[in-house]
Amino acid sequence: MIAFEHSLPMRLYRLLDAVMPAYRALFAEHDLTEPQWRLLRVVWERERVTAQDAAAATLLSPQSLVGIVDRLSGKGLMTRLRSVDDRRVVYLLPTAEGRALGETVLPQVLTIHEKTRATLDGAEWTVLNRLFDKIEDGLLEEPTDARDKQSG
Amino acid sequence: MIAFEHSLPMRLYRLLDAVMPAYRALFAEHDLTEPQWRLLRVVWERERVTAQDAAAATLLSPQSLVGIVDRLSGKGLMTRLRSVDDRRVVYLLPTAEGRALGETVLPQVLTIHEKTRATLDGAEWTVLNRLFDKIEDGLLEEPTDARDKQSG
DNA sequence: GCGTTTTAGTTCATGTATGAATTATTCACA
DNA sequence: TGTGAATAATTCATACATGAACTAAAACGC
Repeated sequence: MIAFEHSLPMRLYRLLDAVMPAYRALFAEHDLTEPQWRLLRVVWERERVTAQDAAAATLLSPQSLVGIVDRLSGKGLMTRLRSVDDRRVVYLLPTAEGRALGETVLPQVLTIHEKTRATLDGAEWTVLNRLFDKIEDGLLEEPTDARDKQSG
Repeated sequence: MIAFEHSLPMRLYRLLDAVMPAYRALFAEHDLTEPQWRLLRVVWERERVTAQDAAAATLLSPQSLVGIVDRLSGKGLMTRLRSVDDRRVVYLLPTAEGRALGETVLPQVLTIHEKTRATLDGAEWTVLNRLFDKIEDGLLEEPTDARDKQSG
């Protein structure tokens, strides 16, 4: 039997607790939360994404995205633009201020990435990523109800 | 530069998104959330824990614990007991109903653990855990003052 | 002994997360 | 050519996460 503390979920949460505070402290300096940064980054880098694509890229649910977009646009960092081709679709666009903030924060984020990265060598990161992929693939393979995957 | 999607936080979130739904579906059948289960399990297995120890064991913050205990005790699954030795301390105790629920749910949780476990072999889990430890240790070594590289 | 500092738990304000339901479009096709 | 199914975004209700502040009790310093 797997001890509670050593189950994969608990291990992942513990690792997140070790990794995330550094990011959160940085974002707080810029009056951002971590999900807000994730969204701002995607919108800033891609210049023109639909809400749906942004949700997928950030791993944020569409419901969460609504509030996050509200707050970011409230701060003047991004705007919504309703598509004219398909009026169901909403595009998210960075403002000049949003772009400026992205440019300011990104280097600091990369610094934290680097510190994290330095905890393992390249081969170890490769192994880690491969194991992650393997777990994800393994879990996808057995949902009992037949779901056909779309090509991609 | 590390691509956004390949940063450690995003990889961890993606893995959690793959792993957790199975647990959440199970807990929902028993009218529990995942944090509620974490707490119930710890309280049930240890029989007599302080709120503080429970928070540490579940990785839940003390603030979150308050509400979770409120809701679990509202459902009759556990109770608070103020210590007489040290009246600051609160013990968390399972009710008979809480114990019964623990006994019901645990085997099903272990089934999900096993499915997850089956995605990697034993050696791979060992490697994974070692890499997790290494990242955590590496991050702990420099939190305060970057100038003093020798302490640790 | 008594003020100061710690400590355990809690409250507060704000911001997600999640599942279910809704709204407004667009699409599929009989 | 309508009409029901599908889709994109949103709303709603509830629960948790986080940082800051607060309360009560205990330990500490002198």
